[in-house]
Amino acid sequence: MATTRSTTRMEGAQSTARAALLLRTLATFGSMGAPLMDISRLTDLPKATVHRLLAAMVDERLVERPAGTRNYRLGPDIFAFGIAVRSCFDLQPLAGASLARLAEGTGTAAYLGVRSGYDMLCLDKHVAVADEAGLLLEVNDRWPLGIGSFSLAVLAFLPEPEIQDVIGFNRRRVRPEDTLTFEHIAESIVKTRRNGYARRTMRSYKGNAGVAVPILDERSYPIGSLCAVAEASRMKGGYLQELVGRLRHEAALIAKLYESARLQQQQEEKWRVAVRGSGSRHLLG
Amino acid sequence: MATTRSTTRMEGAQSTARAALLLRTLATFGSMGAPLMDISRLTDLPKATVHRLLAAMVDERLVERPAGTRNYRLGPDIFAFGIAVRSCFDLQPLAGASLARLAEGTGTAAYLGVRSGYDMLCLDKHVAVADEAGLLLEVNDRWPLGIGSFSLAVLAFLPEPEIQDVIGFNRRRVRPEDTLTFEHIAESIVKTRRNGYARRTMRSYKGNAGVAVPILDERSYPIGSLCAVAEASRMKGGYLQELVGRLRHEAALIAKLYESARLQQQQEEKWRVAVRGSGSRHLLG
DNA sequence: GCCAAATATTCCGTATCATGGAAATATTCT
DNA sequence: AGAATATTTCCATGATACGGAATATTTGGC
Repeated sequence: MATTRSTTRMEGAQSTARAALLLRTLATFGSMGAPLMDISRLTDLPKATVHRLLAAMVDERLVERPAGTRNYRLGPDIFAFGIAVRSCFDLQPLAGASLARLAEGTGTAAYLGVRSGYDMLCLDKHVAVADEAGLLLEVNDRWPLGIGSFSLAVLAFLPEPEIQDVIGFNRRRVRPEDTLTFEHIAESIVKTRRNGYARRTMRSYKGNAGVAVPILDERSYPIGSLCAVAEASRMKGGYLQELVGRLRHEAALIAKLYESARLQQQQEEKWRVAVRGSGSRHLLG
Repeated sequence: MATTRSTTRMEGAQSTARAALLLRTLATFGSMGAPLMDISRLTDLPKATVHRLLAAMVDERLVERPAGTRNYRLGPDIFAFGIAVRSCFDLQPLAGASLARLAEGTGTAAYLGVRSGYDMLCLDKHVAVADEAGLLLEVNDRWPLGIGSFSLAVLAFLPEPEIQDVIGFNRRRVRPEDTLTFEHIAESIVKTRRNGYARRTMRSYKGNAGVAVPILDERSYPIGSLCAVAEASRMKGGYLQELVGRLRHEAALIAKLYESARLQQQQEEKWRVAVRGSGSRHLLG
């Protein structure tokens, strides 16, 4: 067992798939990390296997054990690798203007979120509402995909098998009182897909409501979402339509910027690099 | 052959070590990525093996193939994972004040760099010199470890086996005209270690010179460096001492901030997470 | 401070899974 | 168009990951 490898396929790469599963799981615990046991349970992999793999990854600095704990968390090299390609993936610098336009133009709080493994991560916000106290979402908050309109806008537009993977993982992860969210998740997803936007009342928080649209890359894969939060009472009719329209507009704009950031860049390296044994064609830059 | 696995050990984890080696290699090519062949040559792994591993990693979204190319580069999930732990690894927000103090206080250009695999990456700068034209280093520049004082300050303080790994990798990577840098690398390292700072004239650039000190974590592992650049003619005697003193001071300060950022954080998750099957102790937050 | 429960780590015989040489395609260069 | 180079597929082989069970360590209750 543990045969159900919740991740895609396994042609010639069981251990790679498992390593990736572990990384994804660790990402879920952010800077806190998690003990072996939890990881083992969450991934359905035997303790011994998890231990062996994580130990190897610690050697490679892909994973580290925070001092004073016996936890595991993503390590320095993972962060360093991320930095190496941030110019093609970081939405934050591309979305600043959009957030400001959105919030100021509609009197809402506007948020930028990106997918991070099984979670949605809030990267940036621009607040233009009277009562900040009722706002739940903060920069750097991490939410399981499936909880909140913010993350629903991403979840609903993932490919079906990936949705199942995410739901399967998160349903085991959240507290009992939140599992009920997953009872109706299927219909929420259908509805979100049909509407093209996600809408849900922020649970139990001063009657605010949020609308969110996905940011889709060139292959229609959802990489993040834009969300606007306002008083639930206002969130209907023409105002709602207006909001959704603007969200879509800005999301498309961000997507366009993103796309061009990802094109083969004339990477201006000052120290040109060559790979021994090949011709001059390999002189980069 | 290919037995020389340039990475650490291999107890029960050959494929993990190889996967990590591939990630490190890809990081080296940044957002441009690299074709299979170069990766194969650089890592000394057979084409077929590299292909199989990379294909698996593409499935896991750890690696992607930029549209219109047949290259491989680090993928979206690597970036997402990095974000998940940026609060414990990102030096940039911790170093801003130091850079400003350094540059303004000494009339230099001050730089913050972090190690990213086999490279040094410039994360931030603060310029307080008259003639900006002579400055070579830019934010987001990527330099092979071993070239430039900036990166020497990190390289020299790595553990010996890792130094060998890095040098072995980079010596094959750089262009012929730069390999001579590696002829004398051993003595440069010794000298840097003895002095506690790295000093080299920026090659052929308007007579500027740089001094750099490492930023060491709690285990004396070099995670980045602080560098100050000024006219080569000034870079001696009392002024040099003054510079080095300030660099050290700020580096220690940043290290302290870094250390506290990495302590087990009371991660304030709004959506508490539980792992099924374990007691209440596992309710995080 | 001691004991019991929970968790982490090590061991090691087994068979599964990664391996990589060689052949078949696809692409690029002239 | 043909040659040269790079990428992808195939598959027989054995090296490598596997994971159950034993051992060691930590934690928490009292």
